Amino acid sequence: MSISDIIEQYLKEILHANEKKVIEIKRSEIANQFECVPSQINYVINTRFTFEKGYLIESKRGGGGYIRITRVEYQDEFQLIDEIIAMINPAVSEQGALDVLERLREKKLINLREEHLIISALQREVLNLPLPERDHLRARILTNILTTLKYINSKGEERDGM
Amino acid sequence: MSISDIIEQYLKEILHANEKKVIEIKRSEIANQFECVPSQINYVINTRFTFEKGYLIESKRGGGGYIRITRVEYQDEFQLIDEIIAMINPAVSEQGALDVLERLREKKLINLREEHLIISALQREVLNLPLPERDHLRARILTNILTTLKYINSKGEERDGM
DNA sequence: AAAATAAAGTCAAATATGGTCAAATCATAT
DNA sequence: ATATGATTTGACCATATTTGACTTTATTTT
Repeated sequence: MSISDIIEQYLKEILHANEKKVIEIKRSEIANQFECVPSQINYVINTRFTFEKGYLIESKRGGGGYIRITRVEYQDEFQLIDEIIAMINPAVSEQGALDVLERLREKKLINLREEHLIISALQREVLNLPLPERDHLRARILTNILTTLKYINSKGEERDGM
Repeated sequence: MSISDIIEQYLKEILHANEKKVIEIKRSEIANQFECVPSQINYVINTRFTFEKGYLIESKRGGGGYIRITRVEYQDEFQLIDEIIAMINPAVSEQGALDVLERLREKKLINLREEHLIISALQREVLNLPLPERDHLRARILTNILTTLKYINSKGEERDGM
């Protein structure tokens, strides 16, 4: 068993223990505790606590910094979102984006209000770049929004009566 | 949690408590109270009580000096949004946008989920243009979103339990 | 009016975190 | 034995916070 395995175990233990869905660690502390270099913690996190494996990572640098690991459950909707992301990249027209959003709403992944807000970020006149850069930019923005959608859902954040 | 966070909390508590829209502090006193150097108070104010977040800072040096923090209020949501639109144009940094969104959420014009979604459309790496065009683009997108927000609100559309 | 005193402001250095990336090493499968 | 992938390590980077020396301004004292 490698150190990475041991650190993984340790983190999962405290994470899965007593209903806790989230832990906050200090990278340097853990590194110290297991007598390894700090970047090893990143390695463990990058290989064992990925989103696909059901974990959400957030962090902050500087004084009072931390790494937060949140346990999340996989949702069927992820697959749909991933498919859409694949579909719209590397470029998508405004109409294409509109279609996608309509579909997401049918599937109840977003509500009408959110659909309006998202569209506002994707319109031709707003992005205002020559083609084909504009369609690339739109794809990047929408991809980022969709990715966030996955994460938000995972965090079990307020769904606002949807 | 860093000292800066604690001082921020403390100030917001007394500021938001009992309808007060304004507080006056003595920098050296607060510094004393939290056992930090006086300039740390400036740091807290500069990073946590920005104009974009809806705070107004005034101060006076010398004997009887003070720092006054005012929570800026608007009569209605339209005015607030218009004010923000004016503020962020023709360009806004990512931090400026974050501050503005935090404020909109405090004012319950958007919820946390919407805040995340909107941020996804404004991030540096996503917009991916050289400055200053990037900040211009961000301002255009956010302006369009805010305009939509005004419209949605006035339509009395589903607010999703907000 | 000048000097002393009492604030607050600025700015850069020091410190405290975490992130990235690639080279070195180790383990495993063929 | 060698190729391949996983792990370990460290140099360098990015960011947030803390600290303090120096500056500016207002008031009070002489």
